[in-house]
Parts: sequence; C-alpha cells; structure tokens
Amino acid sequence: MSDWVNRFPGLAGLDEPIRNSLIEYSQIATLPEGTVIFGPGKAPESLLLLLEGTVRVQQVGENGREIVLYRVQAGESCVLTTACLLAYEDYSAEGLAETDIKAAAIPRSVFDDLIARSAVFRRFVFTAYARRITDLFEVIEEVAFKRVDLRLAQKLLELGGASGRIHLTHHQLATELGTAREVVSRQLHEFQRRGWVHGARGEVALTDIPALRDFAEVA
Amino acid sequence: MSDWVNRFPGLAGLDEPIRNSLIEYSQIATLPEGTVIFGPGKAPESLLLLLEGTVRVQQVGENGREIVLYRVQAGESCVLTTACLLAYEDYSAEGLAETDIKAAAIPRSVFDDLIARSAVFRRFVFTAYARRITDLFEVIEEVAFKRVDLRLAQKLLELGGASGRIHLTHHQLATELGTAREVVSRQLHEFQRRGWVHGARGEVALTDIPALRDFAEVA
DNA sequence: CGCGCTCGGTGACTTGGTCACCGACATCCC
DNA sequence: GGGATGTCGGTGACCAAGTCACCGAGCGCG
Repeated sequence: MSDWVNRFPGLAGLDEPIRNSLIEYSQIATLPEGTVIFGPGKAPESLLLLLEGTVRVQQVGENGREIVLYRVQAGESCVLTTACLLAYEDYSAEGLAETDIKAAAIPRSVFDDLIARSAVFRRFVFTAYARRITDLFEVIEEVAFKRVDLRLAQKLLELGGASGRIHLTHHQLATELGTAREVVSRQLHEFQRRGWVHGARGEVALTDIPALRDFAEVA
Repeated sequence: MSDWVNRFPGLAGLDEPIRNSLIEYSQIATLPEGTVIFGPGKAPESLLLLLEGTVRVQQVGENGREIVLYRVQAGESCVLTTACLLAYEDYSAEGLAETDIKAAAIPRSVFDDLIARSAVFRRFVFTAYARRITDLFEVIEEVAFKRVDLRLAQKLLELGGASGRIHLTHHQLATELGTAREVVSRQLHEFQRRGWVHGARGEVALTDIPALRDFAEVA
C-alpha cells in the first residue's frame, strides 16, 4: 500500500528520497460519500491527492443557487484549496466527496518541504494549478457568454457517457450549470419533444445522442 | 534602481543572497499603455512583478463579448500566467497594460530556483495565487447569481473613487461586467432618471453617491 | 392508510441579451 | 468650410433566461 505514488503520472520521475518522504509523512484517509471536505469556515489543512473517487467543488451564492466549478478525479490533486487557506479563507466554495473517497493527505509543512526539494514535485503542483485555473476560466466563459440550451446539451453528453443514462434530478442538473431548476425542466421538455432525451423521475436517458451532439456543437 | 524589491511587502523578509539573485537575474521592462502582455497564442515567458501601472486581465468570448477578470496593481505579481504557460497555453484570457507599465521580469528558470531556495518567496507566490483565485471565484459568483443593476452600481462606486467621475464608455463599462452595451445604457439611463448619475459622452459622473451606495448594498 | 417530502410541470411576469437601426458627435483630410 | 468615416449612445422589438407562486404525482415512513 506504499505504492500509491505511482497512480500520479506527474509524480513518476520523483527521486527515491523525495518519494519516501512523501509516503512516510502523508496519511491515507478514507471518507464516505457526501463528506464536506472543505467549505465556508472549514479550511483544509493539507493537500489532498485523490486515490479513489471524485470530489466536486462548487460555489454557493447567497440566494441559495449553486454552481459546480470543477471535479477532482482519482489521480489528481486538490491544489486550489491549499493556496486559499494560506491567505483568505473566507471564500464560499466547498468541496464534497461525490463518492466514497480514498486520498493521501500531505500536511502543509511537508508540502512546503517537498516544493523546496523537488523540481518534479514543483512541476506537478504548478501543472495542477494550471489545469484548475483554466477550468475556472472556462466556467466564466460559459456562464457569461453561452446559451443554456447548448450548455445543457453538452453537459448531458458529458454526463451520459456510453450508456446515455444520467441519474440526476433537474435540480442537480441546474447546479451543474449554475442556473435554475425551472430552466432545466423547460429545456429538457423541449429536448424530449424533439425526441433527443427521455425523462423519468430522477433520471434522464439520452435517446438520440448524434442529434444532441449536432445541436451542442453547431448551434 | 536595485531596490525595487522593497516595493513588494511579501518580499520583505527575503534573505540577502536570494534578494541578490532576484535583482541580478530579473530585467526591468517598461511598456506603453495598451500593450498586450499576453494573450491567445502569446504566452508569457516570465513572471512579472509590477512596479508601476496596472494590468487588466480579461476574457474574450467567441461571440466577441468580453469580461474583466481582475487587475494587477503596482506591488503585485501576474502569477496566474506563469502557471498557465506551464501546461495549457490555449486559454483565452489576455493581459493588457492599462497604463504605462514598469515591471521586473523573472525568467522561468530563475523563478523555479527561487521557489526552491526561499520559503519567503514561496509564500509570496502562493499568496498571490490565492488572491487571484478568490478574485475568480468572486467573478463567477457575480456573473452567475447577481443582478446587473446592483453590479453596475457597485462598479460605478468602485471606479468613481473620490471624484465620482468615470472616464469610460458604456461599452467599456459593459466589459467590466461581462454584459452588453445596451444593458449598461439602459441601466445608466434609469440611474440618471433617479438623479444618481449624470452621463456625458465617454464619461459618467456620480451625483448622489450615498443613494447609489444604498442601492448597491441593500437591494 | 395518511402524512410529509421531493420531484417535476406550468403560467405569469421581470430581467437580461440580441438585433437592427438612427442620430449626435469627433476626427481627419482634402 | 464640407464631406467621409468611425465611435458613441439611444431606442424599439423581440427572444432568452430567471423568478415567483402554485400544483399534482410519486415516494418513503410511521
């Protein structure tokens, strides 16, 4: 069980001593689905490297609406949170375990030490930053400039995978896009009228993926 | 002219050798207002520490609309760009010199070396990251959840300063908020009807700041 | 079974974004 | 001076999106 480091491609070239520090000073934790990993008034104290499961990071507005910012997958790290706890901890994003989770937790001090000692680790961290930040740029572009019907279609394709079945409520889909439940309901209704999807309680089935894809890309 | 390091509070505690490396290996550059510092297809090669002037970072959507993400002021650094050039350079944000600019440019390799050698420098960099990221979170919250009239009122107060005079066109104000010119025109018209502002070509004068502030905060 | 909850549907309305167009003004050049 | 051209702001009509209020269908639970 000391070989979890291999699951992170960015850490492949790590020197032996560094790798050993990492393994020695980090703790493997498991958390059940639904756990709030960090959130308003609950700053994380360590960098998380996700071994299994996914973490959803979302923003909650005062009016109660929510928007998903990005997801951290197995093999990735939760870097943004580390940065934030350094300076301002009063940001309103929260991290949720979307499934059961297994992760390696690296304490701040060890993190700092590794950054100092290893160029590979530095590259790993800054690359992770870059990915998250471009994710955020993308979210901004989407909410500021793009139409919801297109965004919904894209999201459905993204979530539907091979099976084309999505087990989410309209409310949850609305959170994915940062819009309101009614808007999603109406759009899905329209998609159904066109024969692209079929809805049931807490579920959406994609019935014409090519047409959806056409719509999402072209229009 | 080797004492520009003092202008950065976060670099105050820097050890002599580190400080000297920084001064020795960085270059002072001056750029005229309007220079595109980085942008799509134009990745920056060094970390910029702003000595004088301000840099505006904005996102450009395919449809031509724009939104201001944040500003880098004198005494701050342009860290996000460094991270991004590491991984994906195809993000659609661009950095513009909003005034004439003087900045110290730290090459990648020197940056990496300093990060390795100095805990103070590490803290400086990660703190700068944190600030930018919370800025982005704020932008997302605003554009996804808040009403434009409130956002416009806030922006006017922010830009108006003590004098209450703002030398921007309606189009530029729209870019500040990531909305359309017509929307700004209509809102300003309404504000004017209420006696809060007075408009002229390329200029807005705030005529009732307390009322504007009331509106921006309460409603 | 009845109770309370979540989920989704709907109509009416407000707000925001788009489109097309226009006149006022500024600049520049003959 | 008199165009030619471009920017700036105003406007009406329309469409897209968000809000509000309400409802009924399904579901789980005691």
